[in-house]
Amino acid sequence: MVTMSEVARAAGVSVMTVSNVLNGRSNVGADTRLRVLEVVEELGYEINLTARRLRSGRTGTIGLIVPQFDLHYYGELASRISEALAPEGMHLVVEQSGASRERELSALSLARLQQYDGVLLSAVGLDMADLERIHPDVPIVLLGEQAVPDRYHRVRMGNVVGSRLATEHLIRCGAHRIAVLGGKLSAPHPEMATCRAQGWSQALEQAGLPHDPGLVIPLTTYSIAEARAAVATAIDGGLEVDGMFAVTDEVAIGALAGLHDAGLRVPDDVQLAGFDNLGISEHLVPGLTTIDPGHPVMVAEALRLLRRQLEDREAGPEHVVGDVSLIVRGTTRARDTSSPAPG
Amino acid sequence: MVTMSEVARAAGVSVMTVSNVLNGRSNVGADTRLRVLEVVEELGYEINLTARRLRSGRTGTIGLIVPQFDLHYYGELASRISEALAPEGMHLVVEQSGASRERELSALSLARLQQYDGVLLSAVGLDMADLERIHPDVPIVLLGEQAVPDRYHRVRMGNVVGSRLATEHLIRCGAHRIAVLGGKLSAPHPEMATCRAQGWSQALEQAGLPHDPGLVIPLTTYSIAEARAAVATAIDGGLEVDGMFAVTDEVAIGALAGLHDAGLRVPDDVQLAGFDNLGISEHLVPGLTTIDPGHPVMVAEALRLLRRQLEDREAGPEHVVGDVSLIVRGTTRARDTSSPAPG
DNA sequence: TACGCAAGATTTATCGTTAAATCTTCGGCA
DNA sequence: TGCCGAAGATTTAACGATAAATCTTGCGTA
Repeated sequence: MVTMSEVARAAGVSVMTVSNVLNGRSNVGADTRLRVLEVVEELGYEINLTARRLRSGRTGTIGLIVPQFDLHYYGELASRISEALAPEGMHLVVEQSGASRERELSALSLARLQQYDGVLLSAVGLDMADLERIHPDVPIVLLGEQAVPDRYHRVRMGNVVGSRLATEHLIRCGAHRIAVLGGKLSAPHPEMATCRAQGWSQALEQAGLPHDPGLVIPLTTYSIAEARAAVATAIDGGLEVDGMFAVTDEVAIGALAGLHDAGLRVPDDVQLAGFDNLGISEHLVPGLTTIDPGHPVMVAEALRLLRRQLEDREAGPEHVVGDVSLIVRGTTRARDTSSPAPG
Repeated sequence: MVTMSEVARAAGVSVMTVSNVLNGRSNVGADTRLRVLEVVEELGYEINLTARRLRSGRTGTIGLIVPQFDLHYYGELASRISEALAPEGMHLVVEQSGASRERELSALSLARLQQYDGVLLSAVGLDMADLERIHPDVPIVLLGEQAVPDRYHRVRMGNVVGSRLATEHLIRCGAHRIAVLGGKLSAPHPEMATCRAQGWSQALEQAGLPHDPGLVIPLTTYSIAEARAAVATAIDGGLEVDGMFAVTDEVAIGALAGLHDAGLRVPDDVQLAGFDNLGISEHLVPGLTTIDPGHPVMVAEALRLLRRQLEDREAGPEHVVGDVSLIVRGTTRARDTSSPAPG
């Protein structure tokens, strides 16, 4: 492997001059710079990022830690972030934590964090106490809904508002008994499932509709397969609904299949709404009515918070909540085109 | 940040002894080992992976480079590989190349490759000449279908066989005019789209059915949205078919939507088969008939090839082709339950 | 003439770890 | 008694880069 000192020797200059050239520093003469660049080209030299990092601390790499690569939401998130970083010359590497507390902790170990200039963490397994204990010396931005200590920078969606919007829409479209798929009524700390169930229950309450625990279909992995089975089981078990709010689009896809399994038609027998507005949701048959969480804005905000910390390690923590909007498609009946949509 | 020498000082031993303890080397006394571990715990010391890598060359990290995080195939691939590596104590980081030649080249730069002990590359933008030019000093396994120089280790699917299986099944189920969505009849070098179109045309030819260029619906990004639009446009333009082989499940999802847009029912008017057996394919309505490429085996093989290179840098290149199998679901008519399926 | 200063280049000292060689002990055995 | 070898620990010298300080010129100006 070619090193900087070999380049230096071949160009007849010092190692430091090569370093100066490659880092675009101004204290090099034009002819020297040219000669160094020629030699670099000729020998096929490339910088050793490991050595640079050890000495300078900078890596040009941002880490993104997600629970599962194969949940579509995270794939889309990773893709968006990667594209947003590319023009800045930084690049993104993504790790999967498997949604387990141990592996999230391991991903957050100093050893692993050191590898990055900054980290975006989409945590689901860690609790408040874990996060309280950790004092990373790398800029971190948390993405997601779980409760976190104040000192963390954080971006999250308007979960309660969005869920209420979705549920209100189901109600306006004529649904009276609306289940929440993947909802959770209580938990030690707020998380995605509780926030979204909260919006659901607010909407029902306001409309004077029932929101009894029997309407909550709990999930644990939020996979399509789990959601499908849970819906089919619930219907088989006698659950009667004419509307369903799925806490994510991923589980809404499972719900579509599960309702079909149970012989129910969407939207004729049961209307359905999701949350996340995945890329695929538009292309389901029928198209999925859902909540758009404003992905581009959330990504931009997350990166802004990260950059702010990179520039100023003492930057005070910010807490950003994204704007949500309702996207109406075929899984709900177009009953209320006359009345203006709120939000 | 706590360093090894601080631990050493606090424990009253040399830095090397701390290193020996942490790396489980046997030349440390039991009591010394215990004392060092206590101090490590007490100070919250964690190893600096950057320094270790610089000195020893080992990182414990495998890199996976994929074109797009948000194509479901790659999300599933990344997830499987990550899970397969976890028990070995290695971990996976994933990078997105954006399917562009430049960014694939940049991801393959020495500088970036050095960061990993080994790399799995799912390349689509690079051509034979690019790969010929590159001489990485890190073990690499190529995943995918493009032509590659012999010296690379490589795992790919049984594209031609699988596509023929899928098309034959469409024929057995009564389809006579079968389009190939995302197919490509010729290209400078073999790639996914040409291999899969080849299986399609073989099946048609053998059955004495037409496989004229008019039945080829080309795609460039292989996204759901592109596929949907292409199908709708083709049908609007007068294409009449009773069967469609989509080169990936992802584009099959788009086809389902596009056919629906055009007022055609699946499988009643047009039967549809895909390729990849994505997790979601089973849960579409109707379920997608597709080719299963044996993901677990492919992942295991890819990692075996990587390990082989890690253990022996001179290991001769291997070229593994996965076994495929037909998965019959609702997008094809169950016409031929009597006749045994081949393969 | 002499001084100061900027530009261009080099020297020195690390960053935190590990490979390899070296140094102590001390028990066993001739 | 004296020598050998194993076990346990230390010393030395890097890995490849960069920050900071230092060293040359050469030119403008007093």
